[in-house]
Amino acid sequence: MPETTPAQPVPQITAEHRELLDQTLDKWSLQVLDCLCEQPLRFNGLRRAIPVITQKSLTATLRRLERNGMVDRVVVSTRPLAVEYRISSLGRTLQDLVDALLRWTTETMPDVERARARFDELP
Amino acid sequence: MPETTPAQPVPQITAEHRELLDQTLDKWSLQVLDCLCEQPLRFNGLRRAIPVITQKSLTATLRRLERNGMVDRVVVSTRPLAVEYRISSLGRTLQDLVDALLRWTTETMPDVERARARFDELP
DNA sequence: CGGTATCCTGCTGGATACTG
DNA sequence: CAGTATCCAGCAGGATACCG
Repeated sequence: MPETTPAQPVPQITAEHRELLDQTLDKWSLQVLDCLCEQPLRFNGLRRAIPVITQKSLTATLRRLERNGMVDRVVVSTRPLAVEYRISSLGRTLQDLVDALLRWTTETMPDVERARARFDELP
Repeated sequence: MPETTPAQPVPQITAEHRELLDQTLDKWSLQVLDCLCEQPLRFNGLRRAIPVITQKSLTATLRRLERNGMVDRVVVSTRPLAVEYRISSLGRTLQDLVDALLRWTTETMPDVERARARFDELP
């Protein structure tokens, strides 16, 4: 069926929802959430788990996730201080989705590579 | 349970998988896929459906999605030409995931807003 | 209609240094 | 240990103009 309906007002993703997705599924957030779903970790524990992330990006990512209620930041006032990050119950609601997403990439990657090869060798 | 295991090599998301997610779930791709899942659309049809997107971004998005095999580009050689974009079978495998993602944002948005309000009014 | 081409800017994210 | 502060480069994406 070709395009018939003219300018049908397609249900827009609102800026708000888009922003939440951006702050949740971006490069670092996804990996941080993935790590924290397995176990609580401290700042440098996370750095070790995701070696390529910079301090600045990790801080920013954790702040955003904390602000959105996805992770809890637990401060233990010892000397020196210990700060533990744990996935929140809200963050847990994402786990299945994230897993499904990662499974999807793994499963479709071969098809994607074939599609790319075909596309790239065109005139 | 506090952090016990030391530097456990957390299963990294590979750069390849990360790239695919970036090229699939980014701002514009998600909306384009969402539109095309409902019906095939032509270039300017898509522009009308997503009025805030620029020509350049739409072109780039469609090229990437096409290259990854997510959408099919069908050229009808009339004068002037018509080019129709349709979701591919590979792209269809994303539909449930995208829907689930959008449902998740809708469902959790209230909690997120409460979390943000709490976070923002801290000392 | 369905795009390229070009220029330009704002913002992300890296490197580096310092602190409670 | 767990960050903050600053500077800076690269590039994604917008505005604009033009083409088959």
